[in-house]
Amino acid sequence: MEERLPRDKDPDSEARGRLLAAATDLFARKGYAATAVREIVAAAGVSPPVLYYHFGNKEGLFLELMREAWGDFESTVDAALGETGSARDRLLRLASQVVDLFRAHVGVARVMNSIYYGPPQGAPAFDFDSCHTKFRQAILGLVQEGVSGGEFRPGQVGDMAWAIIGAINIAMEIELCHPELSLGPEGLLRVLHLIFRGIEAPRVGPEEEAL
Amino acid sequence: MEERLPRDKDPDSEARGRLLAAATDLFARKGYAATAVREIVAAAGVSPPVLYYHFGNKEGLFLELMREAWGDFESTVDAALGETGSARDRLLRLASQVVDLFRAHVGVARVMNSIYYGPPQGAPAFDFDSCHTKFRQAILGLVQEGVSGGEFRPGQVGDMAWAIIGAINIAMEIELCHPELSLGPEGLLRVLHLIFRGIEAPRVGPEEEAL
DNA sequence: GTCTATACAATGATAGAC
DNA sequence: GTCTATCATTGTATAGAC
Repeated sequence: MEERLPRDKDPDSEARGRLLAAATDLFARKGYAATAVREIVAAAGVSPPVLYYHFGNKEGLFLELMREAWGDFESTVDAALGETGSARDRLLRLASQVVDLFRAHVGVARVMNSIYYGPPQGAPAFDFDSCHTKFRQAILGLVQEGVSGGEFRPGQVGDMAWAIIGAINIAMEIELCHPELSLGPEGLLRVLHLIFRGIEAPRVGPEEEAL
Repeated sequence: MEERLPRDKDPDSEARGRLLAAATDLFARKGYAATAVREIVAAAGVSPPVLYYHFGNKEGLFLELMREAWGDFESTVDAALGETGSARDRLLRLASQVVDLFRAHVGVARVMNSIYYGPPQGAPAFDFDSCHTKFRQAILGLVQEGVSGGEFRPGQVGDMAWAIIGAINIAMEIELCHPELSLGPEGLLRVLHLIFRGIEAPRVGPEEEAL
C-alpha cells in the first residue's frame, strides 16, 4: 500500500497532544463511557497502543485531562483573589474570569460539570469536590469582606454567596445548553449587579424597612 | 375478554415497576452508558427478556423514565402557574414546589440534569429542551407580571429571571453534590428574598440613585 | 410474562514486529 | 514510539420452552 500519511515521524508530544484534544472533544460530545478507545485513537490519527503508551489506559487519559483543566481553574481563582479593590469589584472580576475560562474550554467544562453533578459514567474518581469547595470558599471570603467593610448587608453571608454562585452557574449553564442565549461578559455583570441592588422596586415610603 | 397485545405496556405489571425503579437507581449512580442491561434486570430480580418485553430495549426503558419524570414536572409547573397572589409570592411558591419535586426524585433528576447539561452518554434523544424552556418561560412570565404591576424594577426582566433561575438551580445542585449543605425549603426562600431585596447595604444618602 | 441459554458485535487492552 | 493483529471480556438483544 502507498504510504502517504502525514504523521510519518511525529515527535512524541504531538501524538500525545492530539490524543488529549480528541478525547476532550469526544468525552464532551458523547460522554466518557459512551466513547470507545478506538474512536479516540481514530480521531487522533494514531493506533491503540499509542494511547496506552502515553497514558497507561483510558482512565489515565481522562485523569490527565481533568488535572490540566483543574490547574487552569485553580490559577484563575488564585489570580483573581490576589487582586485589589472593593469586595463588590473583586467579586465581579472573579465571576467574569471564571466564566471566561469556562467559555474558552466548554468541552472539558461540560465533562467536569456532568460528572460532578451527575453519575460518574464509569470514569475514575477525581476530586472535583476540592475544585468546587475552593471556588465556594473564594466567593464566601469575598462576601465576608464586603459585609465586614459595610459594603453588604450584615447577617446573611452564606445566602449571599449562594445567590452569587447561582448567577455564575447560570451563566455557565447557558453556555452549555443554550449558547445562543449567552449572557456574554456584560450580561453576567448585569445579573450580578441586579443581585447586589435587588429586584424589587424601591419603596415609595420615607424609608426602607426590614421585612 | 380480549388478551393483551404482546407489546402492550402494562402499567400494573410488577416486574415493569421494579425495572423502572432499578434503572432509575442505576442510571443515577453510574450513568446510562455505564449501566448494563444485565445489571438492571439483576437489580429488578427478573431475566433479560422481561426488559425487552416491556420496553422494547434499553432506550425504550430510558425514554419511559424520562417521560414520567417530565410529566410530574409539567404538572407541578402548571399547578403553580394557576395559583393566585402577588408575582413575588407566586415566584416563591413555584420555586419551592419545583425544588421539592426535585428533592423527592433526586435520582431521575440527576440523570436528566446530567444529560441535559452534559454529554448524551449514549442515551436516546429526549426533548429536555422543552422542559427547560417551559420552566424558563414560567419564571419569565411571573417576573414580567411583577414588573407590570409595579412590584419589581422596570427594564431588566430577562436578567431578573436569570437571577431567580440561578437561585433555584443552585438549590437543586446543592442537593446533587452536597446534600449535607442543603438549603432546605426555608433556605431557598431566604436566598430568593435576598435577591428581591438586594445584597448591598442601604445607602446612607437621602435617596437611592440608579448606577 | 417469564424463564434458560445463547448469538454475536463491541469493548478495553496487549504481543510482538519495526 | 508506533504499527498490525489479536485476545479475553462484556455488551445488547433474541430463540424457544413453559
